[in-house]
Amino acid sequence: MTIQEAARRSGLSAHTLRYYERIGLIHAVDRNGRGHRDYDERDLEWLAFLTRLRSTGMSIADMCRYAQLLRAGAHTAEERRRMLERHREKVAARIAELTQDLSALDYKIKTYRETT
Amino acid sequence: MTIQEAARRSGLSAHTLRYYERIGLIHAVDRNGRGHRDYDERDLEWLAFLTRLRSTGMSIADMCRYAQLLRAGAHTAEERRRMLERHREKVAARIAELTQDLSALDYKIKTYRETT
DNA sequence: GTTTGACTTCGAGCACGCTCTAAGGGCGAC
DNA sequence: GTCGCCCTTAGAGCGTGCTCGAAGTCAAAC
Repeated sequence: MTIQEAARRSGLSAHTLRYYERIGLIHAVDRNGRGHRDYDERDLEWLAFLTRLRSTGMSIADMCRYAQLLRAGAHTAEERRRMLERHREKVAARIAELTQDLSALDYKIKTYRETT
Repeated sequence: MTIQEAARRSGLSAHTLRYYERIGLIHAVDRNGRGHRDYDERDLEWLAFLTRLRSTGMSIADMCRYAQLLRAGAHTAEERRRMLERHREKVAARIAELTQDLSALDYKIKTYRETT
């Protein structure tokens, strides 16, 4: 599929897709006869995974590291798993922090409701 | 108290405290005889509140807007409350999103555990 | 055959939120 | 008095993650 189609389906812009490829976050996507990028379903799955890592706050640098390990082969599976586990803990901690902040916010809003 | 002490107690750097003052996020802090900033407890409370807004992802621009409203007086209380309520919804949505991402991550980690 | 439009690469530019530097002032310790 | 240190202001610089622009290619539409 074309870069526009991949952009539409991944929710990323075509600019961003090219950028991700440039920095090695996605492998060199197949090119068709014209030299245009030709994405397939597996590319989209990988993009969806990346998007989830991004949305949970993983840095581009760490995602690149993960992508490198993946390309390096099966012997890096354990290190990848450890990366994900460490990241998982960060996400859990972030949720806990936000949950605390949310109740502080609720408290503050309540005082506004009472005084106005 | 000195800027260093305020930095230590707020968890922000002295650079950041000056920056916040410059952009109007905190009012012009009192100066002592030497022209040095002299923070008081209310300044610290305000910084703690700002820090909480920041940590929940409110932009500096929105925090400035809130600070402006606060300085404008009691008649802006309702608008401030509405700002906080809108922000509250964003935070709640973010927690929901992260919670979903967390289980996706857990699922991925589980597949790693099973295949290695 | 030329216009349109989507694609290519590569590098510059931008928004955000700091973070640091330069240049200078003032005070205490020696 | 001079060294050291912390403060001041104003403005430049930086890291991150895009986002955009320039210059050029190619194929289909008219």
